[in-house]
Amino acid sequence: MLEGTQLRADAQRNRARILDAAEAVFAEFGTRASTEEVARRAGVAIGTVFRHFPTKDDLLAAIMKRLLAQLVEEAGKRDLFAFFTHMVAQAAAKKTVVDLLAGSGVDIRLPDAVSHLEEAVGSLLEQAQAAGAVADSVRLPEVMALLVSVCQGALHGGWDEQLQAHTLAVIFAGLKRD
Amino acid sequence: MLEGTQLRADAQRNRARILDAAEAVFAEFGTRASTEEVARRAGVAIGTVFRHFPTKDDLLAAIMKRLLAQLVEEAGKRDLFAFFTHMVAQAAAKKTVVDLLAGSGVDIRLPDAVSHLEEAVGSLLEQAQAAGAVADSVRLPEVMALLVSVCQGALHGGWDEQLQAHTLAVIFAGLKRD
Amino acid sequence: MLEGTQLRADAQRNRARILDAAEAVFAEFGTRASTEEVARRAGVAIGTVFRHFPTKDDLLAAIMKRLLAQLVEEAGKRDLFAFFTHMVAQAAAKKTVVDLLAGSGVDIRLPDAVSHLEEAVGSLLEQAQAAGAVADSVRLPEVMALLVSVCQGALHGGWDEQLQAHTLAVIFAGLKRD
Amino acid sequence: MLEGTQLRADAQRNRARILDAAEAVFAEFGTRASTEEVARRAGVAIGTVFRHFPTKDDLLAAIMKRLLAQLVEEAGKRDLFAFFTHMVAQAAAKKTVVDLLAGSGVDIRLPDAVSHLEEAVGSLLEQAQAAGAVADSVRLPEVMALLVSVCQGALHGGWDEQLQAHTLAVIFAGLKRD
DNA sequence: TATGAATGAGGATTCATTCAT
DNA sequence: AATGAATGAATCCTCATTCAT
Repeated sequence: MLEGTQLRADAQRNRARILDAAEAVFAEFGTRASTEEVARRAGVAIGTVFRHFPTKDDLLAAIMKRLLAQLVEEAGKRDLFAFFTHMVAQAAAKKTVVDLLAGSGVDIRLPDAVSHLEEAVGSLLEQAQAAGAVADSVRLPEVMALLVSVCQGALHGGWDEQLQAHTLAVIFAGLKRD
Repeated sequence: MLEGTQLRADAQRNRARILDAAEAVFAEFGTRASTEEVARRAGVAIGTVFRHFPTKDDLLAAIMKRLLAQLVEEAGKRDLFAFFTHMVAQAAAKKTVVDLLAGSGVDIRLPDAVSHLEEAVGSLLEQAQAAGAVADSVRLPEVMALLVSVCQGALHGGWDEQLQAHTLAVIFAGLKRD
Repeated sequence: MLEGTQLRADAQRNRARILDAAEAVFAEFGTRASTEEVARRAGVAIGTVFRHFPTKDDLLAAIMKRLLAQLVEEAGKRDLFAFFTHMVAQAAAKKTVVDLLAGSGVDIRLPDAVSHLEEAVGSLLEQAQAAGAVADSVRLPEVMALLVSVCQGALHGGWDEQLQAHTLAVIFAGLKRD
Repeated sequence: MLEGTQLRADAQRNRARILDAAEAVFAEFGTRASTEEVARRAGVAIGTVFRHFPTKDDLLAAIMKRLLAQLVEEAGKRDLFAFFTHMVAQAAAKKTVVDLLAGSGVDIRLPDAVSHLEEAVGSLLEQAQAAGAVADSVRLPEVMALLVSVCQGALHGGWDEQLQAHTLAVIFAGLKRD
């Protein structure tokens, strides 16, 4: 039993290292980066990666899930505008989520994790509307759409701080009254 | 000379068929789709694709250039808001441009074609501001950023007509006064 | 008839241009250079090259034949030692012959042209032996073998003038008495 | 650790089989032979060849290095004349080295391995000169040049034993006094 | 469970050769 | 006879995935 527990702990540690490595590698090189590169960065053998994540898509889904959970957590600490700003600022660091949220290429479905994020953003939206900071006519779907859009834009466009501020200013103004 | 023209016409037709096929294939499967698939769809042998476009990137650049030219032309027929709406509506059809405009993955530089589009959008912005339809504080860079962002969002998010309308409504409101 | 003659003259001119181009191209890039490159250098279309020389090997054989004929002619103007020196000095310029004489890669048989060269060298050998400049025990096959060997060496080794002189000095000494 | 060694042993065996196959294939068909053919002959999948030798040039370089090492070893067991004779006799078997030593086509640099061979031949030359078997005026560069030349000649010319003997006789005579 | 070697399908690209004009 | 576009087999190389150890 001790040995089993030991192994399980090792396995858990490996799983985490692989996820960390994958997040870094895919953020740096995109999802086209090879699984070997992830293994290399994680310091494990390629077989270990595939033991934990039977396919590359499984690995991507796992990253996605973890990142979404982080986002949900971060959403809890901010108001809608701050969360928007935060996500855009983090876009590059979270490249993989943004890409996958956006649906590009790989076919990954994480309805639960995504709906958690939607719920979190939904709460922020309600709060903002209750406070009169966002027009009542604004609905969650378009907020999500704007969030994802602007993250993608920021991510791929390589915006500087000023451009980011000006772009968000337009969106924020639009949210306040439309 | 007639004969020469004839031959050239055949080649032109093939070039166009390849571009059409590539546009469709890359729109459907992303830029990772194989050149073989493009050849298959165009009904030509793989060598023919490479005769016209020596590398896959050349093919992508050619699609891009053609689509950008179309966009510039279409920009000439609309006001800023209509052009925004039009681009978003066309996003899926123009997937490849949007992706490449966004800079994802492949390394393609078309400064001229892109700056033509920027100029066209710049004109629309000036007109809109002259007409008082857009706040004077809004500058071209953020308009481009919003345009690309929202196209990407629409493209990858698979928005329906309503979502598209609502999302644009927020942006348009933001452009009017911020 | 005039027209036929005209055409034939054109064709002859093209044939010569192709041979010249091929000689230059293959000398510069080796026999792996593409037939298109030859056509380009000759200023004709690829089809014209294949009309004159149905396969690439035919083209190589033709070059070979022409170069061998030149060598035979040059042999007539020199004694054995001078011819040796001349061939070695020309090795780079005649890369293709040397390569093909040596049999590398492509499968080309030109028994006639080669035997003409052998005959010419045979004459030089006889003269040299008659003059007492070469030992009587030396036979033609080894002279040819040495000639080809040393040309290949010079060609691929990129010998400078000094190395060339020293290397030939050893061979010449060996020919004088063995 | 035992298990690790075992696996490594398997890989080593495959590496050796690939090198053997490559040596045979390139000797038979020249360096233009395909990597697939090497894989076939080695009885491994193509990916295995590329896992061991990331590019075809790496494979050629590896063969080269191994053959040069063998030659250096063999040089240690003979005098200059015997080594010359041995190399020429082995030329066909060592086709690839000879070709690559000669610099034909592929761009491979093995300065170390080549200079080891030069050193070995240099030693043989010194011994031969000390014993009065070779004229003092002869220097290493021309000996190397002659060696490579005559190997190429033998290799590509398909010399029989007699021709080989006669040709070497001329060179040996030239080395003795010039 | 971890390792990492092996697999082999797939992808970009080249080039000798054919053929419609 | 010349043109040059089209063909498609062949080549090098990559990478997700499997499996023996």
